Order: sequence, then structure tokens, then C-alpha cells
Amino acid sequence: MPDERVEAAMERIRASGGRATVDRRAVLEALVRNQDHATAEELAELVRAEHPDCNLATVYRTLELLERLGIAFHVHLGHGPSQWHLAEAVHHHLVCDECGAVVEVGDAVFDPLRRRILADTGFVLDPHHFSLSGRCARCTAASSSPSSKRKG
Amino acid sequence: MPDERVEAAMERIRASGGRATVDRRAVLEALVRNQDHATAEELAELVRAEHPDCNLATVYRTLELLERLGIAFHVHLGHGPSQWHLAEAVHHHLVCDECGAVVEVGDAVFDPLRRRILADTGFVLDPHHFSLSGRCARCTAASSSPSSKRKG
DNA sequence: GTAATTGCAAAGCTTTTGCAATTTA
DNA sequence: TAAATTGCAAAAGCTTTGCAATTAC
Repeated sequence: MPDERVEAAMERIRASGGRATVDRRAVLEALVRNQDHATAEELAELVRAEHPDCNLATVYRTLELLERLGIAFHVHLGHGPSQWHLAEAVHHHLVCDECGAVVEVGDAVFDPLRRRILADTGFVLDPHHFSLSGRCARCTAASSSPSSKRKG
Repeated sequence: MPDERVEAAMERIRASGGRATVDRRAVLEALVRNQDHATAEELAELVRAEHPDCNLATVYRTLELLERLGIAFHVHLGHGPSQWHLAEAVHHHLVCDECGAVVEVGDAVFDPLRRRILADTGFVLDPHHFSLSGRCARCTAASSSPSSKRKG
């Protein structure tokens, strides 16, 4: 079942002078199949479901190409490896410093901050590349109500 | 010239059961002397000015200790090594995707976003750990006014 | 056929770790 | 002296790279 996003991306690769290879298509398909974020290693795993001998270096090189073409992005959610996703709906990640939970928020919540920072500094905010840190609702509740306080 | 921040920090190390060693004092002094952010490697360089045989592993271990005690923090400004600074005024970093320029902003600009996110998700935002990406005023100007457009 | 892509293995870079030697309290 | 800290070297984890073999056009 050919996905139109995959076809469009392959077309863009070709248009940019690149070659439409099996491996590139496989990585794209893995990105499409995987709704969440995935690390390069996880994507390689997904690709291996269809093409058992998928090379990690090729996945990295393909992701780099896709990012250069604006087809995919990587984000840093914490200290581990980068996470990759297709460049579709722009969204942002709140990562809990305590438990590592990831909360996604839309882009629009940033509008007031964006306006303010633009006015103050001229900087055009596009905070997709890194996550925002803090503490999730659950951990906040756990640490602020003394009766339910627990270490772990 | 004993700096009161260094003394206070050494006191806190001692109070937490740690030992007040020459190396730890040297790393603290480097952090104080260096107003900006510095990588572990850069801090080791600074320490070496006084103590020529400063060990990088010790710097890392000391920074980890200082972070655990809330005395210092590390932030990720981009793809390179972490940057360290004393935990004084809370501030945040806007890093230009294009030229890498770092713009610092105070914590207060985040208040509206913080309220909004708290209301929407219960997440308590404390976005010190990662930088925010975007495009600095200069690069924005360079790419939006056709006459001054230039590559590089 | 020619240039781009891939596989492999090795290296790069930042950070962590095991362990014996040293230092602090 | 007992426990914590340090130095060293090695390892870990993620990512990039050189080069010969392969593949797309």
C-alpha cells in the first residue's frame, strides 16, 4: 500500500538530485508507520521487519538527507539519542525531569511567548528542536501533597 | 580572594556529607571566574591555570555533585557538549538555528506560557534544561529583506 | 558507464566507570 | 584509620566517516 507521503518524499529526493533507493523508501515507510517519535536505532528495527539486513549507518544517512530536505526532523527529548519524526504537524515536547514522561503540546500555545520574545529581542522562536523541561502533573502532585509523598 | 559563593558552596558540600577538597574548590572557582557558560573541558582548562594537572573525570564528577546539590546546572545549547553555569539568576537560552548565536532571556517571559501549560496539562514548566531554537534578529533580517540576502 | 549510495568497520566525541592509590576528616 | 575522592585508562553510547563494493540512472 503506497503511502502518498512516502511517494511525495521520494519525488522530492529525486527532484533534489538524489536517488530513489530501496533503503530510503524503507526508512520513510518506517517513519510513516511509526506515529510516535523513534530513535535511529528503533527505526532501523522497524525497517528490519521488511528488510532484515538494514544498516544503521544508512538509516543515519537517510535521516540526515530527509532533514536537509525538510521531510523529517530530529528532536532532543532528554539525554539519550535523538528522536525522529516526519515533518507534519508542528508540536512541542514537555519532558518531566523526574519521571521522563513526555507531554505533547501544539504550536499555538507558544504564540504569546513568541510575540513577547520577538518584541523584546527580535528573535523568531521556533522551539521544535529541543524539549522543554519541568515536572509533570503526576510528579507535581506526588511531591506537593505530603501524605502521598514518596521517594523513588 | 575567597569568594563568598565558593565558601557557601563548600559549606554545603560539607553539610551534605561530602569532603571539601582542593579539586572541588578549584572547579567552583572556575565556575565563578567564568561568567558565561563553559563546557566541562573548558572548565578543566580554567582550573589548570592554577592546578596544572586537573583531571577531566574529576571535573565531571564535581559538576555532577554540584548539580545534585543545586549549586550548578548544565544546559544543552546545541549538539555539542553540555554547558555549565552556577545556579544563580534563572535564565533561558534562545539559540539561532542558522548562526548559533545565543540570546539570554529572563525567566519572567515564560510566565504566560507557564500558566497556560499548567492550566492545559498540569505540567509545571521549568524550561532551563534545554535551549529554545529559532532564528535570531540578524539572520531573520538577512533572509527576509531580499536586497540584503546573503549566503554564509 | 558514471556518479551516487551502501556496508562494514573503525573512529570521533562526550561522558561514565572500575579500581588502585591517595587524601580528608 | 575508615571512608571518600582522585587519577588513569578503558568502556559506553550515539553518531560520523573512509573506502571498496554495489546500485540507480
